[in-house]
Amino acid sequence: MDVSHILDSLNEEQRQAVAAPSRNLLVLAGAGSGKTRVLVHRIAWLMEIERLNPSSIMAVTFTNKAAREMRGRIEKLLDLPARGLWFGTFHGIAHRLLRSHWRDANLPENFQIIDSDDQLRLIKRVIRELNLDETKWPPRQAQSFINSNKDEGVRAEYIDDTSDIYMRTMKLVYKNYEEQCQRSGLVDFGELLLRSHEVWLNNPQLLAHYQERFRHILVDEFQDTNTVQYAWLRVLAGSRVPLTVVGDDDQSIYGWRGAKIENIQHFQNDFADTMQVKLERNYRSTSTILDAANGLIANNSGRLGKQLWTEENEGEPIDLYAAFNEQDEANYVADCINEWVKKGNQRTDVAILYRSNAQSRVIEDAFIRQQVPYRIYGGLRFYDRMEIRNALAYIRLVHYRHDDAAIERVINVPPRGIGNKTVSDLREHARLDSVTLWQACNEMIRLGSLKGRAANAVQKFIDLIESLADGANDLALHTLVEKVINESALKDFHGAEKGEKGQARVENLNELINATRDFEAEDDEMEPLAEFIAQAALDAGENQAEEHEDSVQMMTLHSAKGLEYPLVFMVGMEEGLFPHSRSSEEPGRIEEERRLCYVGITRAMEKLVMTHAETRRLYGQEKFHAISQFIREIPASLIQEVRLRNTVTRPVSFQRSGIDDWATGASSDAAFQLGQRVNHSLFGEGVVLNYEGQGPHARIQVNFDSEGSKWLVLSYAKLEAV
DNA sequence: CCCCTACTGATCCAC
DNA sequence: TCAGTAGGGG
Repeated sequence: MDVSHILDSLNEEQRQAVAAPSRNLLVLAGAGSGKTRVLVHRIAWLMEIERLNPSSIMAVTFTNKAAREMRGRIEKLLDLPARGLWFGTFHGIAHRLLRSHWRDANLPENFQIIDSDDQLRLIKRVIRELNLDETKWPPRQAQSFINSNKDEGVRAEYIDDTSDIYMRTMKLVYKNYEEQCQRSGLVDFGELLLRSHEVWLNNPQLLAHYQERFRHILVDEFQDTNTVQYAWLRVLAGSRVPLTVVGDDDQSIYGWRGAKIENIQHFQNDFADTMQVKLERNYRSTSTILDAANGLIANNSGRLGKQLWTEENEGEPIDLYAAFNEQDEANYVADCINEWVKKGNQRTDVAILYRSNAQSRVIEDAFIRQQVPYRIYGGLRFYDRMEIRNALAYIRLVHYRHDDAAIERVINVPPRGIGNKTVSDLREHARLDSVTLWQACNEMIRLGSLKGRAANAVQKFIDLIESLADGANDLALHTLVEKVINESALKDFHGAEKGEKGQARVENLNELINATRDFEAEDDEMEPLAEFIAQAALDAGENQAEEHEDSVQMMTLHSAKGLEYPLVFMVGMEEGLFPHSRSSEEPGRIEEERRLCYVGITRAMEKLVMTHAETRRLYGQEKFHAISQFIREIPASLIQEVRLRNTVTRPVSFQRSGIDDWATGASSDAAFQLGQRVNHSLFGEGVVLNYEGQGPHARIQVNFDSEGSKWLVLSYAKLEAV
């Protein structure tokens, strides 16, 4: 067997991973070390050398995008369609399983997936039905309670509610929500995983069937798996299906979303006979950038341990710019980019990374002023748009009348005279009779328990849905969707919104019709309509618009994971911003922030620029921020401090110590400490809240007992310590 | 039902 | 500060 096409283009470590014996394998893949390539070649190896049937290989990713990309690359490598391979996200695969075994899963045959928006509506409804005060028990909080418990594999019945009113209430909401979902055949994201896991646990023969079938399972981004996903894999793999997991503990940045870094840390203990391969050679960045990343991440504890290296040369030092404030910071970035473009470079090769979305505004302003074209990653994705979600709700109802989440959404959209009162009557009826809202609509009309106008309106709604559904099976998908959008009057409704908005919404609705026209059904066991609906729920679509102009890419550090850019700016490198103030509580959170910083640094290929602002307006208040501790953790020799006109290189530690002292209020020329009581000849006594600036321009904020808070120029204020 | 005002609260986000 | 939303009045 000729293996050259699989192994030739790989380095020694990659080859080891790809050609490892077919047993448990942990690949620790550093940033830019060719992770996807190893995964793709390993699959090819298993198929061609180990002679595994494609349908006996399962490859799991976290995003649909990653799954699509990998599938494409395999097809390219093998030069044939990867038919039969079980390829997809955890949720997609779980959905597929539940669909095949809906009876074992105790679900209706056409159960529907709800997203977090639908989920929130349902939870709101449950809270209202329980007569709980929504202000005391915010639905969002209940939602995250439910989801994090599902992520941990904990059902309502197992929640310990002894003594605590909070736990008691949350458990009650969780339990009622579960019942509500079960009654209307709705399954949320967490439920997909939890339920399919339970199906295996409860059906040994079914589990055995899959263990028989799968000869190898591969998992990407293993450091991002949560408790249920890990348990799911463990059950499925048992002791007979070998697992290849690929990941990087240093890039685990989703702990807040339930990911457990321990999963990758303990993998070798939990899965017998695991071989480990480290991919440490980096093909992306200069050695300066890698040394910075290595130096930073060395401050974390409990690492599996990796040291990135490259054969590339040093490249340029890392620039550090201390901006006066956030506007100055933004202008500096804009200037740098204009400079970069003037040298003949592309703007698409530049990324601005920030910790939180709110930071983008000031930068956008500067870019607009300086005419730097930019694009923001993230934001509303296609299937998250209101008009699209409304249209989908109608489509869902055409397919499955008992989808309560869909009815809740569109029963009065566009407005048709079914007011709050009527809807709550319907809910009440549904609750008392343990039926779905659709059944409640029909029953209440039949029983005549709705009065004239309301009865009419509800009847019209029922008729509308039925007429949309009439003959739906004979229509091409896009024809049906077009019909739904027109006859539900959604197009007119959204088109009537004022400003550009209406027009944009109509365009999006048309785009939805186009999307269904292009939609290719893949699963022949499923109606195309059902498949389209499931796909829309599980894949929110690309979150970026078309690529027109040559523009700078702006995004959060989180969404930068997996991407690379020749020139990278990391802005807002300040304590409180990054690391974020909310993560200083537990030590584990600060390590995750550090990993996030590591992810940011390793996005840069040629040049990295870090900036911080000495003062920044945050939540309406001008605040002083100390420079981020992460800057200090990068070897000083790699950093070059920059001033706008003249570039000076000087010891970083020197400059920084001054700033650090200033931040804590311990600087020698600042005679006052934060929190100290002072006296002013005019305003009386007060407490020092904040400082800004240095030297003769330094200002001080004092909260006076009688006058409230004021900013004073320190050198004029003549303050006395009390 | 719609618009205006008052109030709240504020990382990161795939499925 | 400002964006998003809940509730009241028209």
